[in-house]
Amino acid sequence: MTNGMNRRSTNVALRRQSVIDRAEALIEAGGTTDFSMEDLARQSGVSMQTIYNQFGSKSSLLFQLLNQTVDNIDQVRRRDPAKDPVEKVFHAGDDIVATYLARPQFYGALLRHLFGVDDPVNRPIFIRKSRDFWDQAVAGIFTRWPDCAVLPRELSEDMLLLTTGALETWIQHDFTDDQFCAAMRRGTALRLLALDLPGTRERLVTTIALTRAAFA
Amino acid sequence: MTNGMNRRSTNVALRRQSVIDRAEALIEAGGTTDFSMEDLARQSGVSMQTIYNQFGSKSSLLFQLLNQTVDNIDQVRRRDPAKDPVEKVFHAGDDIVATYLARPQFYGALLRHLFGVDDPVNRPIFIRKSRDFWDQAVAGIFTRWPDCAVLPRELSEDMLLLTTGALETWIQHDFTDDQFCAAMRRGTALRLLALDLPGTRERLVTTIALTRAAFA
DNA sequence: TGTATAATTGGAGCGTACTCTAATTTTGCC
DNA sequence: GGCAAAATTAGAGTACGCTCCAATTATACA
Repeated sequence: MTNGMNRRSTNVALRRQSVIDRAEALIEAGGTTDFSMEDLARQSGVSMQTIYNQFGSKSSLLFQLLNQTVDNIDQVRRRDPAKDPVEKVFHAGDDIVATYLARPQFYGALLRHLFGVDDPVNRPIFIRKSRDFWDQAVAGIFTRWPDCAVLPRELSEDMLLLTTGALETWIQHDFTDDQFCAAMRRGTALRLLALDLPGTRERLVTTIALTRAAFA
Repeated sequence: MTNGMNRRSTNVALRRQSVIDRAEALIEAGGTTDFSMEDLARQSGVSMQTIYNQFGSKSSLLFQLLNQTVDNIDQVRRRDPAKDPVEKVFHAGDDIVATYLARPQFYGALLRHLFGVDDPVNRPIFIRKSRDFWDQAVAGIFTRWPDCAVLPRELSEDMLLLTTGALETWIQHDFTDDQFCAAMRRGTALRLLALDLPGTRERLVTTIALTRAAFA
């Protein structure tokens, strides 16, 4: 019909969305991905086989959820009004943290799953998006200070490692929300300190000092 | 009897070790932790119940394997003859990487499993050991340069984040072995650069440059 | 040696993810 | 309307982690 979809594929899409919505609600409610597929099927109003026909596996279904929501961070990023490149890097990290902290139950459970699964199809998508995100976030630094001893890609890669480590630590409850945020800011400051950018040192040291409260 | 153990607890320990050894072999052989507990019991020559009596759960058993590893790295560390505190930090990272790369199938499978498990009992043990490891590894830096703008614990925590991120990236096959090693060295160099230690800058920049080959 | 206790055992059973198959319904098209 | 294809369904079945329980064995100690 409209949107190039006939009635059949429209119904398929409706059922699919119904499953996704219910799965999201179940994760949010339980703070875990340990819901049973039978429950999900019953609450979605479809049979279990339909879910498996559409998604292939529980793991794959959960990845769909993640991919559907991860793009939100990037959309927020594009609206960042900050002019200062150093500020931009901090904002990027803050945006990531804020996104996850807004729905800790949901993202915690999902990411705990993502980190534990060896998925050669879905995980690379997530990684590529994250890499692009940081490439863009640090680009301004090297426009302003082209003579850095460090390459853009090196800083970007290292920021990705920081994000991965902090996220993993947070979802495993080894960081409080505050510590998650502070660890990202401190890590960002440490990396920028390494670049020895003129006129930034004092400010970065202050930023690090400000993170100490979260770990007291 | 000897070692403060009577015959009963000696036999218990023997059975326990037998289970651990077989589990290790099963993971190494299959490159996954998806072995069945029934198989493990049969091959270990004990009943499934005995395994559960001793370890509580499959997840807990796997953590035992991992914690054994951290202790081993620590023992290697204590034999490090390096005098230079900067060198010591690099060595610490190298030791971690070398340990995991020596048995990629085994550690890959083990860590992939454990990064996805929410275990409030066993995981904190692993984290505490890792934290202690890095506390010790960076301590020399602050003995030599007491006036750092960064606290020992902050550097230590950030090194732990780097390790976690790089490890997670490696076990998900997003790093080759070389990239894993290079990412650790580069990350270490970046963090030490941030400290602005007298007489180290040029050497650290060189170290970073040397890691570029792995990402070419 | 006898007995209490600790450790182990086998077996039945639960809930789960996931698969297979055959029947049934829904839809597209003539 | 009628028919073929697509999608969905119910139901049985597999393998797994894990638990419970009663019976049995091994050990420590008197």
